[in-house]
Amino acid sequence: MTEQSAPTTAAGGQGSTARGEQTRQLILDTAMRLFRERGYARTTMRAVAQEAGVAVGNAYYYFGSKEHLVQEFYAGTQREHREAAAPVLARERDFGPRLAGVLHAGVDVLSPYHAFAGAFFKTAAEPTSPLSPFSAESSAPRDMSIALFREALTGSTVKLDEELREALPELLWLGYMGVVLYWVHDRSEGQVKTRQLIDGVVPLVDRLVGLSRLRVLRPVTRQALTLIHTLRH
Amino acid sequence: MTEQSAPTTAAGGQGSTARGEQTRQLILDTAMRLFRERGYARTTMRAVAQEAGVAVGNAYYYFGSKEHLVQEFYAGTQREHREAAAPVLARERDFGPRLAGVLHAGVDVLSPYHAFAGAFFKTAAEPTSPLSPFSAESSAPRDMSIALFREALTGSTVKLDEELREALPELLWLGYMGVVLYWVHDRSEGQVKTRQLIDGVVPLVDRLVGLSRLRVLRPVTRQALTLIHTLRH
DNA sequence: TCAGCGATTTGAACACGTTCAAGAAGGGTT
DNA sequence: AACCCTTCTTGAACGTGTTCAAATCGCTGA
Repeated sequence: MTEQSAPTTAAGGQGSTARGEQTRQLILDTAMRLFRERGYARTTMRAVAQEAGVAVGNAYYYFGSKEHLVQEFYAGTQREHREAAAPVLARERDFGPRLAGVLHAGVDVLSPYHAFAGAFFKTAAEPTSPLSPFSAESSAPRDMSIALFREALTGSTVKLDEELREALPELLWLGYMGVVLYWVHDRSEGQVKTRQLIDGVVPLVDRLVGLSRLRVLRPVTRQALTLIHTLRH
Repeated sequence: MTEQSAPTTAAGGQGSTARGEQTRQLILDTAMRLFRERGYARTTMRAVAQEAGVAVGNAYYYFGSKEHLVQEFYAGTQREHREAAAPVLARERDFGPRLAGVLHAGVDVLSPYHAFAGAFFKTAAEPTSPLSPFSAESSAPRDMSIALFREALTGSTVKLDEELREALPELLWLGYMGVVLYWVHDRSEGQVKTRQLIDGVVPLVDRLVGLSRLRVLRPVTRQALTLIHTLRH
């Protein structure tokens, strides 16, 4: 019994013991499979429980809500994204290809879930939800993702303003969120459009980053960086 | 809600007769009041019906779902936005102030609903939903909104490339969506941050639009416009 | 006046997410 | 073994959005 504490949010067991961990994985795998097969809305918690061979309440012992299952998915793709991007980051040295590689890797990883990704993004947009990629609770996976873009930048040969170098990773991540938003709405065959978006936008960004050191653009760059700094605090 | 939901019939009566129209308005007003007072999630359809003095099913006769009530709100703010922006557009001639005026007007109109705006944006992000601002069903209000930004541009004295002039309104609208997204997540007192964002970003945009005709930037501009054109079809 | 007919209204019923009090299972301590 | 305490599991019950067959309303033409 959880007579005390048990704050509304805190999902039950952390899964430290082997017993619990196993059940947790079973439920999660079942849910993911059903999400892929039937989509998010048509997958009921009762169905997940039944297919996993447990009681409904048991699913809620491990996952605070149906949406928490989605967050788990979010965290999972995070890891996969990192792995999928590794080869390109090891091979390429130019900023453009590195950035394109990371972006394409992100879409690659998400691909199998395009059908129900809408539900994913739905929770993502909710500001009060801890599942939002902007929320404090999501800072861990978000920081991991931002680190990926930082690596794409710092591992490259590109030259740029020190202050811009510092702010850029987060901006790139934000752009990535934009790409994902486009991808979610992308109805084209195999989401080719999103690929075109990436291939078209990367050279632009690359070019602009290079140009940012030009005398004409220097003030604009500074102004933008100041704004970002203002908004951050 | 994502994949299916079998729209059986579109939302019921169009409200052509006086009898129906009256009930429809009553339900809508009641819902809006409760949304403001209690927020979206805590406003049940039963409560709306009860406060309006009708049966639950009656509300569903006029509005296909709870979310359709939100769309009604969306359409309403559209009109208000237009009105709120009118004075500035009549007064100012410079592009910067005109754009700032439109953006501030948008936030002004939305202000009273900040508390439950999250729910609004939640449906907005759902790609399969007809309520999404990107969906075909929402094209009417979207086009109205884009027209507002077009007016901010064409009514100004700014000089720019013809092709850019054509594409810019939609881009500005997209930027406005970004501002709204920021606003939704804005936890600062009275959403001051959003105001700072607008006041900071407008001069930047203004500056960049002016710069876009420079020889160094011409190729970048062209490249960007080509990309947009590619993605549109 | 009144039968007919579409528009409107009703509220019980359904499906789903979620909660919770009651237990069962383990594992350690004596 | 007996006991206790934490972890885990159960399923009935609750509140909510939504549906639908039936009832009612209000007008039109005979």
